[in-house]
Amino acid sequence: MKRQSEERETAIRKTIRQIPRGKVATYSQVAASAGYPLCHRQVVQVLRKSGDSLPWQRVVGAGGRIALKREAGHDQRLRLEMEGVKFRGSRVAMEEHQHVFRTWEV
DNA sequence: CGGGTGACTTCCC
DNA sequence: GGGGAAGCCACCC
Repeated sequence: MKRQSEERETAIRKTIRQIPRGKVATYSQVAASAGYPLCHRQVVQVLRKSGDSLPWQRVVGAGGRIALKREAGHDQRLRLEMEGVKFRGSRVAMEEHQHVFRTWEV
């Protein structure tokens, strides 16, 4: 069914847009928050397809790792720093910048 | 159905 | 901390 893929894609996009400036979320986190904990890989596909229509720089790998390749990764880092995100070594300081999706409470 | 792809994860050295 | 291997899952031919 194509419908379901589209729904997921939509949910994923929406979730990514919910990440505020200066915050980040991991692929797994985005997938889970979108309602599909097993689809972190689709998150990647959505990001690749969507291009600049999403704040793609706010999605990082587990532990704050930048998953993009060399140049692109550097670019992502610059964009994040520009938003006020701090880094610890080559990773995002997750303790401060990991976005908390609170769809289940409050 | 099967094989290729990927901005993943986790484990291990 | 960096690098490699294996595992997993969904998407797309």
